[in-house]
Amino acid sequence: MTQGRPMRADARRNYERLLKAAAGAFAEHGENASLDDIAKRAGVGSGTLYRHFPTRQALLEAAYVDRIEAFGVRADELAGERPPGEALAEWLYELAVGSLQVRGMRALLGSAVTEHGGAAALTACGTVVHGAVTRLVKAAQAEGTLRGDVEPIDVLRLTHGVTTAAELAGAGEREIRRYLRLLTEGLRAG
Amino acid sequence: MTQGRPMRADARRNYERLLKAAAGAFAEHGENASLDDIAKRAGVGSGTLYRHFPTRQALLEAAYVDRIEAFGVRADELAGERPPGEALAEWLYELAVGSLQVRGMRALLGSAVTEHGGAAALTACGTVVHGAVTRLVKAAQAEGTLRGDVEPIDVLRLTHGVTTAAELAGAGEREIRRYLRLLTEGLRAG
DNA sequence: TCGCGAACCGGGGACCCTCTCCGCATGGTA
DNA sequence: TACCATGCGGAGAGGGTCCCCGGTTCGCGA
Repeated sequence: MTQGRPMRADARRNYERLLKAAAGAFAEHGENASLDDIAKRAGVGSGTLYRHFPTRQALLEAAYVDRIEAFGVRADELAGERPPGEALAEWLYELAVGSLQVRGMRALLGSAVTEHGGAAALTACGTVVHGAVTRLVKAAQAEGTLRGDVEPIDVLRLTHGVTTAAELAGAGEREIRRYLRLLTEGLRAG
Repeated sequence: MTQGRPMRADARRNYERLLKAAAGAFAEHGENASLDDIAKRAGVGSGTLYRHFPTRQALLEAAYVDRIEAFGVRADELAGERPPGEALAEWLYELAVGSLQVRGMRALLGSAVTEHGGAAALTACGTVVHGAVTRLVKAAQAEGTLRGDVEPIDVLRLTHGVTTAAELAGAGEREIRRYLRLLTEGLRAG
């Protein structure tokens, strides 16, 4: 990716500052925090912000990349200590809770599982999350606790959808858990 | 509601024009169509628009109220010609497809099932849809095809969530059908 | 250590959107 | 016909996004 040349020292400094400012602003005002404001907080001009991060998405992703990677790690942790079906369920739950608690992250995850006109233009964060869910899903399917006719990305999208539903309900973690259980067990009686 | 006095002739004319212009603009540009542009299309000043419709939501709702009411009617039609479980499933499917095809309607339905700080500040459209789904859900539960521990609004929210998921998938009607089936049957194997 | 070109910075400005305000035009009534 | 409450319209304030370009700074090579 960013080979070419190893970024000039001032450029890197500003980059770091922007990330820190962005994380603060997004946490405080949600995904629609003012970008100009973020630039001001970081003590740089708005031009500098837009050079480093061409779109809001790009900045959002860069600001949360460490959290996203933590989810990747967490997936393997869970896979090591629980049976596959449970590991998947718990991971999805934690992902959903995280999506709601950390403002702006839900939008990020949403964009990570979006079909961009067919081209698999997966963002970096999309790659991590998609990798993690794929491992968990395959294991659960091999174990026989998860139906075989779903793709990992389906599971991710449906979880995102359920999170949306929970948010509409003015959600707490209890609502998320309930909706995820409904998704797992199905709405049908019996 | 709007008793007080029977709206002056010019006011009513502008109101109608705004509705027509709004329907066109929302269909064309999605729920974020420019309000100023809508006012221009309608040949009125922006002040007039904001007087009749204080918020974007209000305009969106007014523009789609007839479609929403059609869903209410459709619910009773389906209830008359199919067993309750099927009627509910088909209605949800049509609702989801409508949400995707008519741009802006998904946002509207979302807001219709949102918990507004506990106060049941249901919009007019929310009332219609909520009434329809309640009738269908109760019938299906009485029949025994729908699990008893879900509220009608849960079904609505989850459908909205699934629609969101389908949209992320670059959805067609096939994807919606698939995701709704997954929701009905559950992700668990068996 | 020094000089130089490339890389980067900053903030002003163009453009778009929302929403309000108030002088003015107009419809409905006596 | 004449009056005045009611509704109209569009300019403007405020806030946001994003680009552009003159000026500055870095760090490589000598």
